[in-house]
Formats: sequence, C-alpha cells, structure tokens
Amino acid sequence: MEKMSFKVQTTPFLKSNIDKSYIDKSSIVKSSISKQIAEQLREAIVSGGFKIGDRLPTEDELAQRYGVSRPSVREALKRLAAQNLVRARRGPSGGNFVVQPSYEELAGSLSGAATLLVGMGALDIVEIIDARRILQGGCLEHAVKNATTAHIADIETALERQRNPEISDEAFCQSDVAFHRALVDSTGNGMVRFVMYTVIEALIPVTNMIVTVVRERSDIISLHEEMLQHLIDRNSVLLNQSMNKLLDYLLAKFELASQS
Amino acid sequence: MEKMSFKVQTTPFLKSNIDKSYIDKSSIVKSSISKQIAEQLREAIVSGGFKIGDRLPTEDELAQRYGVSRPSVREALKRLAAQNLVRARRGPSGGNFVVQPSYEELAGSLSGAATLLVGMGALDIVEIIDARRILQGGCLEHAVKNATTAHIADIETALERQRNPEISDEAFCQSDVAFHRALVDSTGNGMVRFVMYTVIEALIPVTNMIVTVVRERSDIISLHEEMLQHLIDRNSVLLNQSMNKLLDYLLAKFELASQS
DNA sequence: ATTATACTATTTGTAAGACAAATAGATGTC
DNA sequence: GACATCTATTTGTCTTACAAATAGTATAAT
Repeated sequence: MEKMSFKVQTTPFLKSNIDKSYIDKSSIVKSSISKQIAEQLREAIVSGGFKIGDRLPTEDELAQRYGVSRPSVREALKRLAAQNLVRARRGPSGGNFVVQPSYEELAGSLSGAATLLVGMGALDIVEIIDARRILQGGCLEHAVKNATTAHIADIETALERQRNPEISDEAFCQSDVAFHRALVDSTGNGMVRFVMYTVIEALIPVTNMIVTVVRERSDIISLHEEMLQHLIDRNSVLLNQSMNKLLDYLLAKFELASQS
Repeated sequence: MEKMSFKVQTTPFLKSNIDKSYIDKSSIVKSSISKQIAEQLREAIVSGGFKIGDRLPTEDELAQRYGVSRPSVREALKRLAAQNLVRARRGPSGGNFVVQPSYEELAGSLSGAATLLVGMGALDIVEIIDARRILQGGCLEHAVKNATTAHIADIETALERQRNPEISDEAFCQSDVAFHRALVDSTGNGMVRFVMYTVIEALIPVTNMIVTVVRERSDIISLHEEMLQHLIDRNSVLLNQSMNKLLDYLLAKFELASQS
C-alpha cells in the first residue's frame, strides 16, 4: 500500500524513505498532521469514498497508510467523531464506522454552537426571538400547505404531553421542543427542518426560564392549542399571528425576569 | 491537586463467574475518557469558567489533574478544536486557548454538515433551493428595513468584483457567496445571519455548477444588480420577486444540467 | 446433538516516555 | 544599544506496551 503524501515540513521520518521533493516552501502548510488526516478522511467520506455504515481501515492500517503514528490517526478520528461523522466500536468486527448524521444530532451540535454564541455575548436572546419571528413567516405558510395528518398527529401528541400537569419542568420543555419541531417538520422540507431546529433549540433557555422561574405553563399551552387549530384550519395568517403572540409572550416574560 | 472522579469501570469486572445479566447497557457509561474530558472542558468554557482568549492549563497539567494520560487529554482537545472552541499555539506562552467562534467558522461547519447531508442523499438541491425560497421572505423584508449604507456598500463591492470578467470561476463563486452574505448581514440580526449563512453555503455547489458547466455569469449578475437596486429603493416586494427569479433560474439550470 | 462455557484473535482505549519543533524571554557578544 | 545565541516551556509526533470489549471458534457438559 502506497503512503500518501503529506504537506508537512517536519522531518522526523528518519526511518522512512519518503520523497520530500514535493515540499514547496512557498506553500508550506503548518496545520497539524491530525488535522490534515481528518480533512482527507472527511473529504473521502463526503465525496462518497466511504458510504454510511462503512468501516474505515483500522487505526493501525490508517497509521501505516498515512505514514504516521496511531495517536495522530486517533486525534484525527476524534475530530471526525466530534463532528458526528464516525463512531468507534471495539472488538473484532469493530472499527471506526461512518454514521448516518441525523437532523437531531446535527441540530444539536448547531444549537451547541448557538448557545456558545449566546454564552459569549455574541448573540442575545432578544435577537434569537426576533430571528424566529423573521424566519417563521414562510415556514408557517408552507406548513399550512404541506402538513399531513401524520404531522398534525405528531403535534397533537406533543401538546397532549404538555397538558399533563404532572410532568416535570424538564419534560415540559422537551415537549415544547417536540411541539415546535413537529411544526417545522410539517413543512416537509429537510433543509428548513435542519435550520429551524437550530433556532428552536436556541430558544430552549427562554422556555426553561419561564417554566421554572415564572412557573406559567397554561399560557404557553393555550397558545399552542390555538396554533394547532389554525394549522388544522389551514389558516396561515392566524397561525402566524398566534405564533407572534407566543413570541411576544416569551419576550415579555424574559425581559421581566432579566430585570429582577 | 486532587484527581477528579471519572465514570469509568476500570478493572473490577474481570473474572467472569459474575452474573452479567444485571448489566444495563443503557445506564453504563461507556463514553470514552477523552469524550468525558471534552464534555467537561466544553462545559467549563460555555459556563464561563474560561473566557475567550484564556489559556487552558497545559496538557501535562490537565493530564495530571484529570488523572489520565496526555494522549487522552489531547484527543479531548482535538474534539474541542474540531468544534472551533480552542486553538493551540506552541512554545512558551503557548498552550490551548479558548477562541472566539466567528459566524463564518460556525456557518462553515454548519454548511459542512449540510453538504454532508446532501452528499449522503438526505437532502437534495431542490430542497435547499426551496428552503431558501421559504426562508427569504422575512429576511428580505427585514433587510429592506434595516440595511445601512455600509451594508449596501458591502453588497456593491461584492457585485463589483463579480462584474470583472477576468476573475476565475472560484473567485466568482466566492463573490457570489459574499453578495448573499452581505445581503443577509443587512438584516442586522446575528441569529438570522448564522442560520442563513448555512443555507447560502449549501447552495454553493449549484452556483459552482452553473458557472463552470453552463458558463453563464451575466444572468446571475444582472439579477444581482436588480436585487441591489430594489434594496436601495427599499422595495421588499420587488426584491423578493427578483430573488425568486434568481432561484427559478438556478433551479432551471440545475435541472437542465442534471438531466444530461 | 445441543447448549453452555471458555478461549482466542482482533480492534479500539489508555498509558508512559521520549524526542522534535516552535517560540518567547533571557543572556551574552560585538 | 543592537544583534545573535542560548534556554526553557509547551505543543506536536512517535514508539511501545498493555487493558478492555467482543465476535467467532473450539471445547466440554448435559
């Protein structure tokens, strides 16, 4: 098996007779080997060289093939794992496998990024609520057109769960997320789902705060019920209005709570 | 410094006269040490334990503090690096630093995820174009309201660059991205930027295909000019129409090219 | 013959130690 | 004082070794 060429200017490959003539000082890349390997593997995966469920070569084999050490390969694999691209299993018939990235996981990492931005002050809650307002118009319009009975049933399920006063605050927030997810699911557009999941998850802290601090579930529930009814009626204008009422409510409660 | 406790089952379960039926796969923490450390560090960062620009303890110190080996710490750090949370510098006064995540980088990783979904068939181009159509309405409306002269100047700059027939196909696509980014920038909403950057980047392959295969730049440019003018006129209806014309154009050319 | 058990081989997970490379700061020379 | 050199620190990489999980296989017991 041929070793692949690497753009490294480090020269500890004493024992290996690698042709270093390709090293071009003008195009020296300082990025670490693990990063380069991660890039190459990622490229191989997204370009279809490895399909979903495929097993990558073993770490030893990769190390050998790339002419690097196993720790370096592992660092690369961990980078990919952090992106939910691969997952490792031990044992024979184990290895590093290309995994099917799910909307949920991807949106999860996105929302992680979003909460990061919030936590670091680059984004604030008001902005997120506003973004939801800006983006929802087309979504809801589309949802009204495309929602199937299955979609509506999903929304009803989520709503039913949050009507139960016994459930915990965490469970209520979960069902709130489920409600809004189901709502954007009913657009039937995967990209919209992908993107809106992010916005929805970025709003979790607000809902969380309202439920735990303000201790007010009924207003949220009744607005949700209102929205569901408008969706069933296929009335996008009223649906949009109800959603805006919900956002107004969230915003008001949030500002109230952040003053104190 | 005391070692932190870890949920690892090290040696105890060795010899196997033990009844393993009690083992509940779901409750046992099987996550690797590097993953746990990555989680802890991430938590420490987002919760404000480390601020932007702060230097984490050295890898040796982290290894000591967590009671693990340096490779394990490094795998954890590479996970964080893959999320653009930390960056390493060598030398004295070097170390692993918490970095300010930029919209560009985050959107870059998002679009990476999106291209992944496209590459694996979970999303198709038509869907992305449609998503753009669904989401743009509110954006453009908001952009018309909030665009400053500086924003408009940015858009003009991008447009000017792509008018130059000398530039390469890659440069043209770059300026196309810059154009659309500048357009959503003019909404003035960070979350909208964050989210729309993703959609924009997911559309790069289409633009790329049109420019390199269909070899048609003038139509795109003139539609861009039209949009800019409508933005200057603060006419969101016409702006939306022009954008839809552009999307129609992209869709038509894409379907034409994918037939052949 | 079938079932349960133990073994073996394979692959990832973790550890420890060593050296290379980069780089900021201190030191010394002119 | 300016410049070169040395030194110490920290990440980057390699090497080797062993632990842990697990699928497959062989073996023993019923």
